[in-house]
Amino acid sequence: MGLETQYLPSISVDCVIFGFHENQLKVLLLKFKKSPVWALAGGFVGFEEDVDQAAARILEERTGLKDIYLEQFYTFGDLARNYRAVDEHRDVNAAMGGAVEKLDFVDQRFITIGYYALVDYSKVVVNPSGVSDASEWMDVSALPKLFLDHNRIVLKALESLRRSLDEKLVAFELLGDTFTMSELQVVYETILGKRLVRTNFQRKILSLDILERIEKKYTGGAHKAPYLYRLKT
Amino acid sequence: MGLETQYLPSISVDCVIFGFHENQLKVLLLKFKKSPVWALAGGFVGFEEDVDQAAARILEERTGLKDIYLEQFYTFGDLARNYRAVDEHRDVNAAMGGAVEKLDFVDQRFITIGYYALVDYSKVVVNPSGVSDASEWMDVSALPKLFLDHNRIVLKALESLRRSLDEKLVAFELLGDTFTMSELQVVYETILGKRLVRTNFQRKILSLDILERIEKKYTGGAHKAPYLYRLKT
DNA sequence: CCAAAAGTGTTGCAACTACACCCATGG
DNA sequence: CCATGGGTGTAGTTGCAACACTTTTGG
Repeated sequence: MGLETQYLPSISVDCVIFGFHENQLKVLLLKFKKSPVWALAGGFVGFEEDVDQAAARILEERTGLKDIYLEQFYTFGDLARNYRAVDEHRDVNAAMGGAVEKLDFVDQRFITIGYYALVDYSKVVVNPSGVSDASEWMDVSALPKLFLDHNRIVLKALESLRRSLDEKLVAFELLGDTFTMSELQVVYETILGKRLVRTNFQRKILSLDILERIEKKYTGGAHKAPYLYRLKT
Repeated sequence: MGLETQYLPSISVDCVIFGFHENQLKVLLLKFKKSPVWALAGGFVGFEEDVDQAAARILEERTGLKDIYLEQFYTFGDLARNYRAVDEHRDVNAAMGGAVEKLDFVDQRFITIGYYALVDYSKVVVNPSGVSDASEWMDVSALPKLFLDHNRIVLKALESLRRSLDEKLVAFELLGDTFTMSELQVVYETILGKRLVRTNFQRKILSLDILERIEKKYTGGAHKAPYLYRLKT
């Protein structure tokens, strides 16, 4: 069965999957089969599927995670953004065609709806799925040239994330169930792109009254162990 | 020639056209032929057309205005939003079918990309075009039940507008070239939904250093005439 | 003891709120 | 004169930034 019988034509969904690891904000990227180009986790919208559902499904297919924080941030509809326009077209088409019968589903102009996801890096077990043969977490500030206009999509996602950082208290989604205060601070600093004063940051976060301090402390290295926090129930 | 040969399938664009008149924030609505239902100015995306271009074209077709402030704010992709799902389906299909040969272009599920436009109410000369036979400015706070999920779309547009009111200094787009300070204040108050203190508002706006006071004063009614302002060049 | 972690106190700045008050002007 | 428009002054508040200082604790 070809893609054109399952999915809406001309519309795709791309997920910018953010994770946090080793004090760096990462994006999960996939590589198409037989192509050197990295791309965002993308997919199509089923005929009987909400767009939000489609985004969640695509995310689950790639990361194995359910119930993830997902937010639609922009829809990219430039005429230029079609698979024919790029050098890699033949590779992509071949990769997708390898998995399905119809070759020309992707051979058209696409409008893509951008979502960003915030995931707990440590919980992700990457599943390359049918159209890609590799996946990798890359530092947001050091991305290679990505497929099509995916670099621009990442930038726009980061902008949206930055704007809603305080408003929606979204940083916690990037951390595990428990975390230290300085881990949280580094997340804020990385997304905002600037240093914050520790004492003021702690005061501000604690004054929100949404965190609970766990009795068990982090048993890392030498010296005093930091406290662990978790979101209040 | 049917719509399906000119436009991308399954995708539409809806414009929430805001105007300001008699101290009220208005939305321009259209009525489909042979139907009692009011709807947003909508249209489709040409095969060789950016989505932004399509939105600008649709806006021009309905208002006759070019170079208008337009901003994409959200894409609505719920499965439920299809023309079949509503009582008015037959009317709409008939209205659209009246203008074109193919009847079943609109007989499918649509994903719509929402834009809002800010226009100078006084400059709009409404052009009902082929699919609608009436148009009307309606007060945002007193809309009837609109076509499909258009009420929700208006609400979401208003939210976005509210958020970017200070950030992007967007209120001026709703006024003519010249305006009084209290007119501007009423625009702010209406969009934000709350009263503002006159003196503080004036100080804030003037301190932005983007307004120029015109020598000619407004020659309206009795008492002292208010000054007119315009955006600095 | 030392170094890292956690927390308190304080000072100053900037922005905003809410008013009181004054000046200008057209009729 | 008075009603409306336009503007200044100021006191209180809040949030934030910067920094000094204390306390806790694991090795």
